[in-house]
Amino acid sequence: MSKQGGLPLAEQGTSCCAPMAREPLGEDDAAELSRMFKALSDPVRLRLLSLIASHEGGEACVCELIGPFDVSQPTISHHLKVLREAGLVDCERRGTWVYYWVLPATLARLSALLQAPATAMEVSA
Amino acid sequence: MSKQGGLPLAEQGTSCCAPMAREPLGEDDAAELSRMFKALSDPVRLRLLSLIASHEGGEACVCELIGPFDVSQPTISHHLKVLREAGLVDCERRGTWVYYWVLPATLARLSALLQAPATAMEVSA
DNA sequence: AGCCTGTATCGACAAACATCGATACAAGAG
DNA sequence: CTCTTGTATCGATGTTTGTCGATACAGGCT
Repeated sequence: MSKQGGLPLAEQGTSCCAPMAREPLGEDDAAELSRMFKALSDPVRLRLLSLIASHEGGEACVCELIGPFDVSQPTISHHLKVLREAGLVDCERRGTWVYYWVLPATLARLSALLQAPATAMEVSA
Repeated sequence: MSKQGGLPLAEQGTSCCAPMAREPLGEDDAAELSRMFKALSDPVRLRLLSLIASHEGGEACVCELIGPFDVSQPTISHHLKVLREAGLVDCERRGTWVYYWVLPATLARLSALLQAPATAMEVSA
């Protein structure tokens, strides 16, 4: 688990939380952010993330995350690892089971970045 | 250009604009959204998008989008096509030049999806 | 200790992707 | 019409990615 070392990418998040319509992304920020979006670029991972995020208690056991999919258990495990290394989720072992939860700060950062430039639909004022 | 047919993916956007923490994504929504995030999963495309979004007038000529990168012109053209097919930008030819602009509705949809479940940092009330 | 169940890692393989140079297409200039 | 410049498409190539079965690791039982 990420407890014992190998700080995930997002934890070091330095700058860039403003909408990207404000100013162009630097190369470094773009590289880091693209790794997070890459983690979201697979339908299985997107569903995994939403399953975890919407699960009661804010966390889900891996054993509950395998049934909904048509892919093998190692594949689910791989996808969870990708999400974890992108800083989107974290996990902890409790006895026999491993629980995953969403890291809201990372989601919030990406969400803020995509804030669209104001158009007729947001600011209907 | 996307004017004359082949409706881009995002244009058909049916549902899913609520934060994914609310309820799990369906398979179809996940597939469609993952294609949009895939378009954001490359550092060059992310920088292209931010260059376009932050450009004065809200649009940028392709000729202004090549200089900032170390990759070839065909590669930039390819990335712009990916962004366009994901419904993130659209373009139009005006005389010799082609101009690209961001489609804010698509960005807004992704941004809303990533709205993090409320934590201490957003709702500090 | 030995077993059983839940989860992660490994190694392999096919499909998808980023990139390039060459080339085609579009449109204004001479 | 021909030349030149801006942009897109094509075909090839090396790399990355998603998936699997086999296997290793972790921890609770008996």
